[in-house]
Amino acid sequence: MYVTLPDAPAVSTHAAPLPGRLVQTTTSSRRAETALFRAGDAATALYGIAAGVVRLSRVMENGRRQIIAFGYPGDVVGFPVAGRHTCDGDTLTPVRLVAYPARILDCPSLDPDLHAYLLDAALREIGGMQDHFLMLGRKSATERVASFLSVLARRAGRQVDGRLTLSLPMSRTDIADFLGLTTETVSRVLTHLRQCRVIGLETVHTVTVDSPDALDCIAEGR
Amino acid sequence: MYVTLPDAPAVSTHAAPLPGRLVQTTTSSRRAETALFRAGDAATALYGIAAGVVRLSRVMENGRRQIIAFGYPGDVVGFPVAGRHTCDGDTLTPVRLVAYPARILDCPSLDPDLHAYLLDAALREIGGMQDHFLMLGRKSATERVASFLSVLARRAGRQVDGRLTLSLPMSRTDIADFLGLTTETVSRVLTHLRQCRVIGLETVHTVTVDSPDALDCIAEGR
DNA sequence: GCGGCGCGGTTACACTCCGTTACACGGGCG
DNA sequence: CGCCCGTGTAACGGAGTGTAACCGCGCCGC
Repeated sequence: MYVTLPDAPAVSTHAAPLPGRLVQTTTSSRRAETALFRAGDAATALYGIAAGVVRLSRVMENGRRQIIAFGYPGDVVGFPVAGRHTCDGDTLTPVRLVAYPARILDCPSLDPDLHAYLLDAALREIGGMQDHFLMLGRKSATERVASFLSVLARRAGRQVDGRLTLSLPMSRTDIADFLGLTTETVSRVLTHLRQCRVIGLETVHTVTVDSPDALDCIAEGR
Repeated sequence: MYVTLPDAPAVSTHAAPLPGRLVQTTTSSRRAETALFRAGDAATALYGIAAGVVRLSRVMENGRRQIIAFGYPGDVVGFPVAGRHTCDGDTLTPVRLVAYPARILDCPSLDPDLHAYLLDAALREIGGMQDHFLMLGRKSATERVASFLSVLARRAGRQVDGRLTLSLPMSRTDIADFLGLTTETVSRVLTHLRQCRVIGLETVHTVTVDSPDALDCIAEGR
């Protein structure tokens, strides 16, 4: 079985969209990965992310894996279909989550505002997935990596020493499985972007975006 | 501008999930394609499909196109984000639609049951898109075409003369843009599947599934 | 504290699958 | 009747993969 969140109550179960209660999934820096739910599980709750990063993924019988999305603060993850989770959810960093009981989905009268909030979150999820479709279906390896970095920069970029800096809590394998590539290709493209002075690789998990405009151009295939 | 549905009132605007009012988009057999909405449009309504097939697609600035989904009866299409459509919607066949005013999304109190129904439809959409992700990211050309036919067979297959028969209202280009392939590859794979006696090609737009089990095996990469 | 080990990441190279290009065919509409 | 669009077939080339070797870093045991 997978680890439940320690320090009960693990997750705040509350109606207000945000904020929730602090949940420290793992204090150790290494392997902060913790399972939130598995595909096929009966869904008891869905989770608003207040802090941290969550990975949503699916695996085929033959082991091939596709990462559906990386959940960042403001996202809601764990939407069930017919009461069951359709993908795996794992934390990549320590997180703060707000758990919404799944039954709210069926009973809007319990909390109409929350219901509308969740619907809105679902619609935003659908919109984001559509971009991901274009990426997987119609973009080259370089364009995919550039798109990934560009979106992440907008979403979670920070100015450090006057440079747009990006933390990549996920492994190269995670990135590859998100983009429909292999780790080797991800590596190659990253080094290529570095050689072109578009990005800088501070550490394995830290990237600086030195030329955001160029990155966007590459991402859009221009 | 794109064609609005003829024979006003074009679409039934009603609360009840289904059924709606008959809408004949085009009577001529050729080019039954009619635009429902375009990406970026302010969303006035979303549409439940009672009959017919709707194509949802997005195009990049450089012209590359990705088909997000084919909407079949029971689906709801046109979910907006921030009040705007995020993809193009076109009918591929004459359709019967139920139009739900977009403002219902923001005001659950107007019709709580409908609100819950739309949320549920959105969740099913998310679930379906996840399968599509696996297809685009992690399946070979053959597996993609097989998956496509397998899903369609389950969804819209009919028994004709004791054979599982499938109508393909979309063009080869549409299929290619849905699967992230080219028309040539789609053609190649279809003829290959025919040579393997897995499917039969009655007409260009009619396929028989002669060996459903084999099709599923190919689709799952086994 | 130090050295060995193992894992994740990077690099190099040959191959393969699929996109590109080109052409042939057929049916519908003008 | 001829044009044109959609489709099918074939040959070729290239982007990305698979395989394998190498590297660097953190962890563990000694």
